[in-house]
Amino acid sequence: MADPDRPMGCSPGRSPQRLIAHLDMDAFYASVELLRRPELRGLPVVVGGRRAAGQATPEGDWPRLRDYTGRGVITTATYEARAMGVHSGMGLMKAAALAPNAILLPADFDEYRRLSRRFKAAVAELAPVIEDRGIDEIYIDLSEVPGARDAVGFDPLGGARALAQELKNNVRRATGLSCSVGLAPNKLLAKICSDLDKPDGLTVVMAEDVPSRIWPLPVRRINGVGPKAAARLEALGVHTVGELATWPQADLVAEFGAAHGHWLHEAAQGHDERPVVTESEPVSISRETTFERDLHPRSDRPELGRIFTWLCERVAEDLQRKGYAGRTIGIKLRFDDFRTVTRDHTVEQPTQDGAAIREAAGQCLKRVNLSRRLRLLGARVGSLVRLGRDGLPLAAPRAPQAPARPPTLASSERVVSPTGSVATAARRAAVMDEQTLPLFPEAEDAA
DNA sequence: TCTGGGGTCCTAGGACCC
DNA sequence: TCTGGGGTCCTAGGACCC
Repeated sequence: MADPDRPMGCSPGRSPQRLIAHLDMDAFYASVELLRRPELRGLPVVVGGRRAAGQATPEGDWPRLRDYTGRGVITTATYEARAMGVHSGMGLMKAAALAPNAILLPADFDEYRRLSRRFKAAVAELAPVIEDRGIDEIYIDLSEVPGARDAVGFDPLGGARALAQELKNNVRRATGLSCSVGLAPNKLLAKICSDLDKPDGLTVVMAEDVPSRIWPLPVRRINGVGPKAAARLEALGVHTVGELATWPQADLVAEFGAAHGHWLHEAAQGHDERPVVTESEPVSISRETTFERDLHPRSDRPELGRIFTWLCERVAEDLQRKGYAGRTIGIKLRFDDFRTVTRDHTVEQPTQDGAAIREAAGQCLKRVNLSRRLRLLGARVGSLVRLGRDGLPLAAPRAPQAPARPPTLASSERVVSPTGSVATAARRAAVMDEQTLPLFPEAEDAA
């Protein structure tokens, strides 16, 4: 497939050498907290938990990890806390055993988003081709940035490195925060090498450096090789990227299937042609919550019903605020044994209406065996379309398959608005009639 | 005392159409 | 009457990422 963005003058069939940066903010959430609490610098600090206090007592005591009880995981840990074995994703109770005196702060996502916008704007001043990879990291295509292009191929330690250093300086000026940058011919290598010298690192890896710099690393460092794939490779005697690189592609395909096998083979060679994608549309919007204690579908029915309705309304609110509607309404349940099930249901017209979402989600819930306690409940809307000011989809959703039912509704039926449209009221009433035994009937009252 | 919340992408089977 | 292949949509689960 030809790359439409290929610069003029490059021979067809062979991609031009690109210069890609991956920029990763160092311990982002924790670093943001230290910006406004400089007295905590140098101490082990973790961000996480739902009920952490977030401020010192009048006596100047900060909440400690050992005082926390309940569910939750570490979102970020400062490097001082990481030195004690604590890392993100770790359960708070387990972390408390390792670092009881670490200071625990609650997450403040509004503030993180504010600084996220700032650091991205600071990068955009110098290099505008940016791919968003979440709140704390981005890819940057530097290929066309003046001064960088000339550096490709013959002076990676000169112009390109100087430009990356400028990016870091700009980010620090704008936010007071440090970041680590990886510089490479593609996203795969840039991502790996931004992690090689954290924090405040700047690492350059060119194609010819792959054997010496990349092959000694564990396969897990490849973005896309997770715990499962790593374990399977381990079982095959493959621990490092270099060992993976010795495998013939055919053997990897036989072992992992065509798509995954081919990708693993390319990744081990340091090959990656994915472009830096500057714009994308969301595929789904969801809300979920883990309960403080597991709830029983029967004895805790009223509470579950309220939570279920609340989640659907939050999703509807998110859709309305962002200007989307969706046709596929889904639910997610996690049982006390951590087993997760999902159900979804596609409706005829995209909706962003909380009541309509709640109804479809209720239909989904009927198809789940509810004999165990639940620890998590979630609601999701997918197959999104962006809505214009008139409340109609900007790009019409794909027409549903030829209906196997009488065409009772006009094809021009409006999208269900937040207030609910006349056209859908009859259908909604029909759905209600089918609900001989609503699973969480109390929710209807609470709503 | 296990294991958050927000996402994306892939696979695979069945329905349905041409 | 039987056999069939390709394409798309829908659904469920799972791997993975930040």
